Amino acid sequence: MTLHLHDTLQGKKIPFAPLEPGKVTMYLCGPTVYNYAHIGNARPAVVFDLLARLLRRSYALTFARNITDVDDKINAASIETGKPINAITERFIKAYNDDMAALGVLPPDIEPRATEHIAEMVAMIGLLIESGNAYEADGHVLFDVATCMDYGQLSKRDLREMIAGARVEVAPYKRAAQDFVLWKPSTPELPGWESPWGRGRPGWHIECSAMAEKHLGRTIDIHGGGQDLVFPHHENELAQSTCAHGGEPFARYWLHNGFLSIDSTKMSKSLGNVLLVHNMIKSIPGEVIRLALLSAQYRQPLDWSDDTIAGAKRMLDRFYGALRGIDVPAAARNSAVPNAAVVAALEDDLNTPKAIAEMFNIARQLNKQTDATARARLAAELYACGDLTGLLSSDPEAWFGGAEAGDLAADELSSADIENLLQQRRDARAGKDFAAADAIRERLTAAGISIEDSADGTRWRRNG
RNA sequence: GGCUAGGUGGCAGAGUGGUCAUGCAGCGGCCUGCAAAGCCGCGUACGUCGGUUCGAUUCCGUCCCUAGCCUCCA
Repeated sequence: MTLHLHDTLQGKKIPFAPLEPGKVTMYLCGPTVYNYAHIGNARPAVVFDLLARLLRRSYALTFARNITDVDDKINAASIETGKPINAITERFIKAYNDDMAALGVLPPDIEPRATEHIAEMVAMIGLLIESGNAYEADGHVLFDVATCMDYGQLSKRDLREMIAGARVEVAPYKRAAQDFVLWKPSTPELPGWESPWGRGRPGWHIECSAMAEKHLGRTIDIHGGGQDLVFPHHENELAQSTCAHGGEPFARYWLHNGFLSIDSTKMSKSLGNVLLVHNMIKSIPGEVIRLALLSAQYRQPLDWSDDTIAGAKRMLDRFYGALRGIDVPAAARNSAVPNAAVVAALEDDLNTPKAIAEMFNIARQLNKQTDATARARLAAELYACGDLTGLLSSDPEAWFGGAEAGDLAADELSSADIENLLQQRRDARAGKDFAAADAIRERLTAAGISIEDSADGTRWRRNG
């Protein structure tokens, strides 16, 4: 099975082959840094991190994920809070990277910032004016959509219908309603850069086009983002880059992840249901969030609820339960390769539910297997699948041990307390005093500790 | 209204023209002092109405419903 990906432009799943053999370039639209990332922002980060991990198995990947650090939302946040713009952007860039790291997202190869690519944007805008695809008007530079014959191809939109259906008041300097801004003037208090069209700042779409070209070349292999970016952001990027490059293809595969809803409703500030990763990771293990995000195929809509989190937690309990108590030699772990069925599932347009199901098949074999060597081999294989998917990076004992001394709540038992009680229970059982043994177990249960007796002794886990 | 995705068992969620998804929950059994964990087994699931077919949840069409986009948005 070779890698197949669903391309938004063609509207179907197609075999993947890079432009240059052995090398892949991928660009993902990253965050606009004016606030903490919410769970919906995390989905593309996790999905494309998974794709990056998969691609690196077979290719030399160059993965760029940009940071939009010049934007009117950032300007608004600066005015609202009275803090300088770079204080806001620096703070949320760090928060974004910390939050994504907690979800097992590896850093991209390149993390270009818009403010460091103004010259490239100005140059590209200049080319578009020269080629007749853009015009200057009233301090603005606008992309002339009518000059782009294929406009609408990505979002499957008919230009005539867009014109007819224009619902927004058209700015007077625009030739046509659908024309979009490449450059706009800045008042003295707003961030701005000198340009042939006066002091101003770039439009959102041109940022990605310029950064993608600078770091990945005129034609990139994979361009990703959330489904809502298809129009207008990616449609506009496609138009700009293609026109600026004399018709050379911009992105060879367009990938878009589906939307995430919260309790079946759209996440929005007005509803007060925006879940920030920054807050979630205080009480939910990052792996749980990551697995929950991967529990549906990336193009499908995903409804997020407490059940989603609880379900992912139970799944990880099962994996770690199977791996618990198995000594996997470092050499075996390092040389293990992921299960072929898991890889095949991921290569089928990142079919993560199927891949996870295959990992459960390994876990079941592991639970059934009694031979220590075979168990170590299966465990190593499962860990390798975890490395590929960005899961199972914890030590199983630590996973079930949960919070330790430092962050124990007042009513929680420490590991030493638990071991002490278990020793008492062991003595009671040895003396056939099952009433006393059960009383200890009930006490532990009340404290959120469940215990498992086995031939090798008693192990315990923290619930919830 | 237009465009694009979907509608699968109690829940989540893959997949397929005619034997199995998987996980959680449930039921029965094994194991256990009893549990837990684990293992084995069980549930006539594929929105509607038609069509193609020996046979459709899977292909085609109708209709109904849902979501996203069409305006900042992952």
